[in-house]
Amino acid sequence: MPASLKEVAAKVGLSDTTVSLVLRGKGDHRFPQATRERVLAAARELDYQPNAGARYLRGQRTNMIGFFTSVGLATAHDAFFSEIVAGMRVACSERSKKFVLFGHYSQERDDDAYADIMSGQLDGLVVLMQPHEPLVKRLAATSLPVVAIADVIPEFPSVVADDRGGSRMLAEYLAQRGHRRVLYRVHAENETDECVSRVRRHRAFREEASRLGMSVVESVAQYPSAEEYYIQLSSVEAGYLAEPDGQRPTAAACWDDFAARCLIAECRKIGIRVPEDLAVVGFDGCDSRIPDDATRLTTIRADWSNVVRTATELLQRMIDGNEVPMETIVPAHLVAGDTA
Amino acid sequence: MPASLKEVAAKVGLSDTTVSLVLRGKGDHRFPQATRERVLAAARELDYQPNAGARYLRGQRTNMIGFFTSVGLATAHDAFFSEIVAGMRVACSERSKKFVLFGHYSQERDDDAYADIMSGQLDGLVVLMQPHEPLVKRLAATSLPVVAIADVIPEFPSVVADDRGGSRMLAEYLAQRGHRRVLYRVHAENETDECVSRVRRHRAFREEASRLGMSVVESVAQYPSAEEYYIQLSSVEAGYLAEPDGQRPTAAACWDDFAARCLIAECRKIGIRVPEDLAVVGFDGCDSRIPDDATRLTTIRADWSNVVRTATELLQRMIDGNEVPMETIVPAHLVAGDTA
DNA sequence: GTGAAAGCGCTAACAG
DNA sequence: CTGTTAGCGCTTTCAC
Repeated sequence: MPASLKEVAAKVGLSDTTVSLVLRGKGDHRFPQATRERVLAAARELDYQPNAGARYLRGQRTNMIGFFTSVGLATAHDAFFSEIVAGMRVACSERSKKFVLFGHYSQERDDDAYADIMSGQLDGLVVLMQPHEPLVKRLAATSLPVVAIADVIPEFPSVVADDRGGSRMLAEYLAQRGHRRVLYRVHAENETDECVSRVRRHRAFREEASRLGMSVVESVAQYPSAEEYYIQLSSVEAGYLAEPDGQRPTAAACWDDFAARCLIAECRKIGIRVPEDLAVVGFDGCDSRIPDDATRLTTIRADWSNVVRTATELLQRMIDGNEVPMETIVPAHLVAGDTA
Repeated sequence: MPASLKEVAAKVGLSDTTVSLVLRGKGDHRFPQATRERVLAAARELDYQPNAGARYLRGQRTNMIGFFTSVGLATAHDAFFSEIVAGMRVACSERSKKFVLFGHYSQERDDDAYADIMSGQLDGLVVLMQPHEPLVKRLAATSLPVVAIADVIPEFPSVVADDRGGSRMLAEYLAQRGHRRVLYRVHAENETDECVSRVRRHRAFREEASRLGMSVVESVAQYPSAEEYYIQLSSVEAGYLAEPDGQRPTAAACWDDFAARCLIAECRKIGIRVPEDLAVVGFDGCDSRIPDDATRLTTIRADWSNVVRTATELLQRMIDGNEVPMETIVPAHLVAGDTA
């Protein structure tokens, strides 16, 4: 157990008040140089570190920011998760906040998650959740400042990547390169909520593609299990790709990079050349740093570290009692690779 | 601000003591069913959540575990970091601990890191650091339970992957496949401390290779900058690879997977086929899940999630005041891929 | 069966 | 310039 304020005070023969004031630089003008130095010296000698718990009890600020996500751990390996967490860490560090990482509670244990989050230790929370999760309502009923990222949650100010703009860029890119029939690979979970990032990507792509005179067929990217971290080719997709020239899609857009990567691998297996036979584009840009002979994916780079930095900034403003916009869209840009 | 114990007590017209006892299930035999139910109901209604700070102040347990690493953020993208963090998260969750993620302090700001860590909130800390960093001594002078991972730190109980065993397996694997001359790609930072994982890998490989009659030449994998996340071919390496058959190394072992991936990419660029002209092996196994047409690297899979789980377990034992072994080695195994 | 009182380490209001 | 007092929310000892 580290030294307490009282011990430091005892050592220099002053009261806790004085020591507290001096140590926080609050009494810089009230106390003589000599006193301040004695206090500082004693604190250093005893390796005094203020007890954050006690300080909070008094002051109502913990300087802790939390991040909660309900997404499973299967995806914890991927670059997206890594970018988000690393970004949060940096953003917190820049603001001298401690960073508490929540998550990995099974669905039934919403209570545990809620209890952990609410046990009075956080100044604010950044969440990555689906808008319909029950926990959302519970958190919203609270006075805890919360900011959502990646998917919009109507209850909270949300910071998202430019999903619609990105999709439009992709559609335009493909149209410009002469594609007329394109396959769109959607996420396995059906979802119709415009809040959700993948829905925005999907709809915006479909609309822009139509506008540009491309026809769009759709398929579902089915994640088989948490262990087998890979998406097979569906029979629907196999069907489309087996159609004769003139009917076969010449391009495929995928809701995220991972689905795109898997599609490319599956194509190669069955002798479909990418991009010659099928152009493939993704969405994310997270894995652009994979350092090897892998094909460079044509994709939208969403700047996740910027998303979390912005989210943290908004959170701070909320903590300070200020108004913030309910939806903030962080620009994304197209990265032309080898696959389309 | 959530409801306090006192408010719950006021609501049911009982004392805080009673409420506290009931809510923690401590008075299950002393209080009648009716009382307990009234308390529970009131707590639920007010959405009472115990204040962890206050509880700690009294009880000296925060149920928070920290993770600190001093490694830069350039590598934050990589699978290693991601596995460690996700593993810590799961391990903490399993033990109902909160997980605080430290790191990203510039070297000069050791004080900030130390202050953050020591502000009296952690039950224990897992660190990923180099043994000679100044912060090590400061933490060691403390009564805070600390466990090191990946690299051994003599001051703390350490949990590491089987670096030596892994390297021996790789040497044996290459020898069995007929290689006689092999290049070992070491990490840029020179280091001689046997505590350090990459030193163990290097030495064990060199020794086992010699024992098996292979000759070993060495080169340095120079990371050019934090931004350019890639390792070029050095002139030394280019020289080795340009030597005539019979002198040229036929295999390259790299201190980690990343260095191996980059080497492979560089080889392809200059027309050296992998594995035909040069067999390449790595060490880590973190990126085995990259889902695309990328070459599957032959490497040692170090089970990092197991490492962190073990570390967390030891930490708990230390927190509970028990003795723990100073060095724990978690088994690793060879994964045969396409590159050797 | 239940409650009063003390104290964890800190800060803020108010005296001197 | 410095100290006293009170209290943040909780648990624990002891008394009723």
